[in-house]
Amino acid sequence: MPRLEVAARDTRQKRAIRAVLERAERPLSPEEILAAAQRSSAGLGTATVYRTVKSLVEESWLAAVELPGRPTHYERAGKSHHHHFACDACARVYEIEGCTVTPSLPRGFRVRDHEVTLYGICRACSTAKRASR
Amino acid sequence: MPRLEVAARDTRQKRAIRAVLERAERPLSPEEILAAAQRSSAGLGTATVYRTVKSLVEESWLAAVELPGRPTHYERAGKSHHHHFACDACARVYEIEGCTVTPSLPRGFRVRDHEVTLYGICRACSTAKRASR
DNA sequence: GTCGTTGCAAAGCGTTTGCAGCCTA
DNA sequence: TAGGCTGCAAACGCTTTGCAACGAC
Repeated sequence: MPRLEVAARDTRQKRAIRAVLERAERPLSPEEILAAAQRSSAGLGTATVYRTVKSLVEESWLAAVELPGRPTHYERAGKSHHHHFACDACARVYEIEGCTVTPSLPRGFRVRDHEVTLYGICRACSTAKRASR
Repeated sequence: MPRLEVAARDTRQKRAIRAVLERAERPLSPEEILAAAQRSSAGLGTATVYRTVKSLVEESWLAAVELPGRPTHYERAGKSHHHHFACDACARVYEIEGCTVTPSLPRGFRVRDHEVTLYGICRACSTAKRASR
Protein backbone atom coordinates (compact mmCIF):
# COMPACT_ATOMS: atom_id res chain seq x y z
CA MET A 1 0.00 0.00 0.00
CA PRO A 2 1.56 3.33 -1.08
CA ARG A 3 2.31 5.68 1.74
CA LEU A 4 0.45 8.96 1.34
CA GLU A 5 2.51 12.09 1.14
CA VAL A 6 2.44 13.78 4.53
CA ALA A 7 2.48 17.54 4.74
CA ALA A 8 5.85 18.80 6.01
CA ARG A 9 5.48 22.00 7.92
CA ASP A 10 7.56 25.07 7.47
CA THR A 11 8.79 26.18 10.86
CA ARG A 12 11.16 28.78 12.17
CA GLN A 13 13.52 26.04 13.42
CA LYS A 14 13.75 24.24 10.11
CA ARG A 15 14.28 27.48 8.24
CA ALA A 16 17.11 28.39 10.59
CA ILE A 17 18.80 25.02 10.20
CA ARG A 18 18.49 25.01 6.42
CA ALA A 19 19.82 28.54 6.23
CA VAL A 20 22.89 27.62 8.26
CA LEU A 21 23.68 24.66 6.03
CA GLU A 22 22.96 26.62 2.91
CA ARG A 23 25.54 29.20 3.85
CA ALA A 24 28.12 26.79 5.24
CA GLU A 25 31.38 26.61 3.36
CA ARG A 26 32.38 23.33 4.95
CA PRO A 27 30.63 20.30 6.50
CA LEU A 28 29.22 21.06 9.92
CA SER A 29 28.73 18.91 13.00
CA PRO A 30 25.36 18.84 14.79
CA GLU A 31 26.88 20.97 17.51
CA GLU A 32 28.05 23.58 15.01
CA ILE A 33 24.66 23.57 13.34
CA LEU A 34 22.93 24.03 16.68
CA ALA A 35 25.14 26.92 17.72
CA ALA A 36 24.74 28.71 14.41
CA ALA A 37 21.01 28.13 14.10
CA GLN A 38 20.33 29.27 17.65
CA ARG A 39 21.40 32.75 16.61
CA SER A 40 18.29 33.08 14.50
CA SER A 41 16.09 30.73 16.43
CA ALA A 42 16.65 31.12 20.16
CA GLY A 43 15.76 28.17 22.32
CA LEU A 44 16.38 25.68 19.53
CA GLY A 45 17.09 22.26 21.01
CA THR A 46 19.52 19.50 20.15
CA ALA A 47 16.80 17.00 19.36
CA THR A 48 15.33 19.26 16.72
CA VAL A 49 18.69 19.62 15.03
CA TYR A 50 19.15 15.86 14.88
CA ARG A 51 15.59 15.25 13.72
CA THR A 52 15.75 17.92 11.05
CA VAL A 53 19.14 16.86 9.79
CA LYS A 54 17.96 13.29 9.59
CA SER A 55 14.97 14.16 7.47
CA LEU A 56 17.05 16.43 5.24
CA VAL A 57 19.40 13.52 4.61
CA GLU A 58 16.44 11.29 3.80
CA GLU A 59 15.16 13.73 1.24
CA SER A 60 18.68 14.04 -0.18
CA TRP A 61 18.97 17.72 0.54
CA LEU A 62 21.88 16.97 2.84
CA ALA A 63 24.71 14.44 2.69
CA ALA A 64 26.20 12.84 5.78
CA VAL A 65 29.97 13.02 6.03
CA GLU A 66 31.18 10.32 8.36
CA LEU A 67 34.63 10.86 9.72
CA PRO A 68 36.75 8.43 11.69
CA GLY A 69 36.89 9.53 15.28
CA ARG A 70 34.57 12.53 14.94
CA PRO A 71 30.85 13.06 15.00
CA THR A 72 29.10 12.85 11.63
CA HIS A 73 29.16 16.12 9.74
CA TYR A 74 26.66 17.35 7.18
CA GLU A 75 26.97 19.21 3.90
CA ARG A 76 24.65 20.07 1.02
CA ALA A 77 23.98 17.07 -1.17
CA GLY A 78 24.66 17.01 -4.87
CA LYS A 79 28.20 18.31 -4.84
CA SER A 80 30.67 16.74 -7.19
CA HIS A 81 32.78 13.86 -5.92
CA HIS A 82 35.22 15.03 -3.29
CA HIS A 83 36.76 14.11 0.04
CA HIS A 84 37.54 15.71 3.37
CA PHE A 85 40.26 17.17 5.50
CA ALA A 86 39.91 17.21 9.28
CA CYS A 87 42.01 19.65 11.26
CA ASP A 88 43.71 18.16 14.32
CA ALA A 89 43.82 21.52 16.02
CA CYS A 90 40.38 23.06 15.60
CA ALA A 91 38.42 19.95 14.62
CA ARG A 92 36.91 21.74 11.64
CA VAL A 93 36.30 19.72 8.53
CA TYR A 94 37.01 20.99 5.02
CA GLU A 95 36.11 19.80 1.61
CA ILE A 96 38.96 18.90 -0.69
CA GLU A 97 38.84 18.50 -4.42
CA GLY A 98 40.11 15.74 -6.54
CA CYS A 99 40.01 12.05 -5.96
CA THR A 100 42.69 9.72 -7.10
CA VAL A 101 41.89 6.47 -5.45
CA THR A 102 42.10 3.28 -7.46
CA PRO A 103 42.33 0.47 -4.97
CA SER A 104 42.87 -3.11 -5.94
CA LEU A 105 40.69 -5.52 -4.06
CA PRO A 106 40.83 -9.22 -3.34
CA ARG A 107 38.53 -11.33 -5.49
CA GLY A 108 34.94 -11.51 -4.37
CA PHE A 109 34.87 -8.09 -2.73
CA ARG A 110 32.51 -5.55 -4.21
CA VAL A 111 32.90 -1.86 -3.54
CA ARG A 112 29.87 0.32 -3.10
CA ASP A 113 31.53 3.53 -2.01
CA HIS A 114 34.70 4.95 -0.59
CA GLU A 115 35.79 7.69 1.81
CA VAL A 116 39.11 9.44 1.97
CA THR A 117 39.95 11.49 5.01
CA LEU A 118 43.08 13.53 5.43
CA TYR A 119 44.28 14.70 8.82
CA GLY A 120 46.51 17.60 9.55
CA ILE A 121 46.54 21.28 10.33
CA CYS A 122 44.33 23.65 8.42
CA ARG A 123 45.44 26.98 7.07
CA ALA A 124 43.73 29.04 9.76
CA CYS A 125 45.40 27.05 12.52
CA SER A 126 48.84 27.05 11.02
CA THR A 127 48.62 30.80 10.51
CA ALA A 128 47.43 31.32 14.07
CA LYS A 129 50.26 29.23 15.46
CA ARG A 130 52.84 31.16 13.52
CA ALA A 131 51.37 34.49 14.60
CA SER A 132 51.40 33.57 18.28
CA ARG A 133 55.12 32.99 18.43
CA MET B 1 62.67 14.57 35.79
CA PRO B 2 62.55 11.20 34.01
CA ARG B 3 59.58 9.08 34.96
CA LEU B 4 60.67 5.77 36.43
CA GLU B 5 59.64 2.66 34.56
CA VAL B 6 56.66 1.06 36.30
CA ALA B 7 56.38 -2.70 36.33
CA ALA B 8 53.59 -3.91 34.05
CA ARG B 9 52.13 -7.14 35.31
CA ASP B 10 51.59 -10.17 33.22
CA THR B 11 48.03 -11.32 33.78
CA ARG B 12 45.77 -13.98 32.32
CA GLN B 13 43.49 -11.28 30.86
CA LYS B 14 46.26 -9.42 29.07
CA ARG B 15 47.70 -12.62 27.70
CA ALA B 16 44.29 -13.60 26.34
CA ILE B 17 43.75 -10.22 24.69
CA ARG B 18 47.20 -10.12 23.14
CA ALA B 19 46.80 -13.67 21.86
CA VAL B 20 43.52 -12.81 20.15
CA LEU B 21 45.03 -9.81 18.39
CA GLU B 22 48.17 -11.71 17.51
CA ARG B 23 46.12 -14.32 15.70
CA ALA B 24 43.60 -11.95 14.12
CA GLU B 25 43.65 -11.75 10.35
CA ARG B 26 41.72 -8.53 10.26
CA PRO B 27 41.17 -5.52 12.54
CA LEU B 28 38.86 -6.33 15.44
CA SER B 29 36.37 -4.24 17.36
CA PRO B 30 36.44 -4.18 21.17
CA GLU B 31 33.37 -6.38 21.16
CA GLU B 32 35.03 -8.94 18.91
CA ILE B 33 38.15 -8.88 21.07
CA LEU B 34 36.06 -9.39 24.19
CA ALA B 35 34.15 -12.32 22.75
CA ALA B 36 37.27 -14.05 21.50
CA ALA B 37 39.34 -13.43 24.62
CA GLN B 38 36.60 -14.64 26.92
CA ARG B 39 37.05 -18.10 25.47
CA SER B 40 40.41 -18.38 27.17
CA SER B 41 39.73 -16.04 30.06
CA ALA B 42 36.21 -16.52 31.36
CA GLY B 43 34.69 -13.59 33.19
CA LEU B 44 36.78 -11.06 31.31
CA GLY B 45 35.09 -7.67 31.42
CA THR B 46 34.60 -4.93 28.88
CA ALA B 47 36.54 -2.38 30.87
CA THR B 48 39.61 -4.58 30.88
CA VAL B 49 39.48 -4.92 27.11
CA TYR B 50 39.30 -1.17 26.65
CA ARG B 51 42.02 -0.51 29.19
CA THR B 52 44.35 -3.13 27.77
CA VAL B 53 43.78 -2.07 24.20
CA LYS B 54 44.46 1.53 25.14
CA SER B 55 47.77 0.70 26.73
CA LEU B 56 48.76 -1.55 23.82
CA VAL B 57 48.11 1.36 21.48
CA GLU B 58 50.21 3.63 23.69
CA GLU B 59 53.13 1.26 23.57
CA SER B 60 52.67 0.94 19.79
CA TRP B 61 51.97 -2.76 19.88
CA LEU B 62 48.54 -2.07 18.45
CA ALA B 63 47.25 0.44 15.90
CA ALA B 64 43.80 1.98 16.10
CA VAL B 65 41.76 1.77 12.92
CA GLU B 66 39.10 4.42 13.00
CA LEU B 67 36.23 3.88 10.66
CA PRO B 68 33.43 6.27 9.80
CA GLY B 69 30.24 5.10 11.42
CA ARG B 70 31.72 2.10 13.24
CA PRO B 71 33.49 1.56 16.51
CA THR B 72 37.28 1.84 16.41
CA HIS B 73 38.97 -1.39 15.41
CA TYR B 74 42.44 -2.56 16.37
CA GLU B 75 45.20 -4.35 14.52
CA ARG B 76 48.84 -5.14 15.17
CA ALA B 77 51.02 -2.11 14.69
CA GLY B 78 53.94 -2.00 12.33
CA LYS B 79 52.25 -3.35 9.23
CA SER B 80 53.09 -1.78 5.94
CA HIS B 81 50.94 1.07 4.73
CA HIS B 82 47.45 -0.12 3.86
CA HIS B 83 43.78 0.77 4.12
CA HIS B 84 40.50 -0.86 5.02
CA PHE B 85 37.35 -2.36 3.65
CA ALA B 86 34.20 -2.44 5.77
CA CYS B 87 31.50 -4.91 4.85
CA ASP B 88 28.00 -3.46 4.85
CA ALA B 89 26.48 -6.86 5.53
CA CYS B 90 28.55 -8.41 8.33
CA ALA B 91 30.29 -5.28 9.60
CA ARG B 92 33.66 -7.02 9.49
CA VAL B 93 36.66 -4.95 8.56
CA TYR B 94 39.40 -6.16 6.24
CA GLU B 95 42.80 -4.93 5.39
CA ILE B 96 43.45 -4.00 1.80
CA GLU B 97 46.76 -3.55 0.11
CA GLY B 98 47.97 -0.75 -1.99
CA CYS B 99 47.50 2.94 -1.57
CA THR B 100 47.18 5.26 -4.48
CA VAL B 101 46.10 8.51 -2.94
CA THR B 102 47.77 11.69 -4.07
CA PRO B 103 45.46 14.49 -3.03
CA SER B 104 46.01 18.09 -3.92
CA LEU B 105 45.42 20.46 -1.07
CA PRO B 106 44.70 24.15 -0.80
CA ARG B 107 47.68 26.26 0.23
CA GLY B 108 48.43 26.38 3.92
CA PHE B 109 47.03 22.95 4.74
CA ARG B 110 49.47 20.40 6.05
CA VAL B 111 48.71 16.70 5.98
CA ARG B 112 49.82 14.48 8.83
CA ASP B 113 48.04 11.28 7.84
CA HIS B 114 45.25 9.89 5.73
CA GLU B 115 42.66 7.14 5.88
CA VAL B 116 40.93 5.42 3.02
CA THR B 117 37.88 3.34 3.72
CA LEU B 118 36.03 1.30 1.17
CA TYR B 119 32.50 0.09 1.74
CA GLY B 120 30.81 -2.82 0.10
CA ILE B 121 30.16 -6.52 0.41
CA CYS B 122 32.92 -8.87 1.41
CA ARG B 123 33.60 -12.15 -0.25
CA ALA B 124 32.11 -14.28 2.52
CA CYS B 125 28.86 -12.33 2.41
CA SER B 126 28.52 -12.29 -1.34
CA THR B 127 29.12 -16.03 -1.43
CA ALA B 128 26.59 -16.60 1.34
CA LYS B 129 23.98 -14.51 -0.43
CA ARG B 130 24.47 -16.42 -3.66
CA ALA B 131 24.30 -19.75 -1.85
CA SER B 132 21.07 -18.90 -0.08
CA ARG B 133 19.12 -18.28 -3.28
C1' DG C 1 52.76 -7.23 51.61
C1' DT C 2 52.59 -3.86 47.84
C1' DC C 3 50.37 -1.89 44.41
C1' DG C 4 49.17 -2.71 39.52
C1' DT C 5 45.01 -5.01 37.71
C1' DT C 6 40.32 -6.57 37.47
C1' DG C 7 35.11 -6.72 37.36
C1' DC C 8 31.24 -4.34 38.46
C1' DA C 9 28.46 -0.58 38.30
C1' DA C 10 28.03 4.21 37.63
C1' DA C 11 29.21 8.09 34.82
C1' DG C 12 30.23 10.25 30.21
C1' DC C 13 29.23 11.65 25.64
C1' DG C 14 26.95 12.04 21.41
C1' DT C 15 22.57 10.70 19.58
C1' DT C 16 17.66 9.14 19.82
C1' DT C 17 13.10 8.82 21.68
C1' DG C 18 8.74 9.58 24.67
C1' DC C 19 5.67 12.92 25.74
C1' DA C 20 2.76 16.98 26.58
C1' DG C 21 2.20 21.38 24.79
C1' DC C 22 2.81 24.35 20.66
C1' DC C 23 1.85 26.19 16.16
C1' DT C 24 1.40 25.63 11.03
C1' DA C 25 -1.75 24.91 7.49
C1' DT D 1 -9.02 22.36 14.85
C1' DA D 2 -5.84 18.37 13.50
C1' DG D 3 -1.72 16.50 13.83
C1' DG D 4 3.02 17.47 12.62
C1' DC D 5 6.76 19.82 15.26
C1' DT D 6 9.28 21.31 19.33
C1' DG D 7 11.84 21.36 23.82
C1' DC D 8 12.69 18.82 27.75
C1' DA D 9 14.31 14.98 29.94
C1' DA D 10 14.94 10.21 29.99
C1' DA D 11 16.87 6.45 27.34
C1' DC D 12 20.51 4.59 24.29
C1' DG D 13 24.89 2.36 22.82
C1' DC D 14 29.54 2.60 23.23
C1' DT D 15 33.43 3.91 26.04
C1' DT D 16 35.57 5.53 30.35
C1' DT D 17 36.09 5.89 35.27
C1' DG D 18 35.59 5.03 40.53
C1' DC D 19 36.20 1.69 43.72
C1' DA D 20 36.96 -2.37 46.59
C1' DA D 21 38.62 -6.93 45.98
C1' DC D 22 42.20 -9.59 43.65
C1' DG D 23 46.61 -11.48 42.51
C1' DA D 24 51.48 -10.88 40.25
C1' DC D 25 55.89 -10.36 41.88
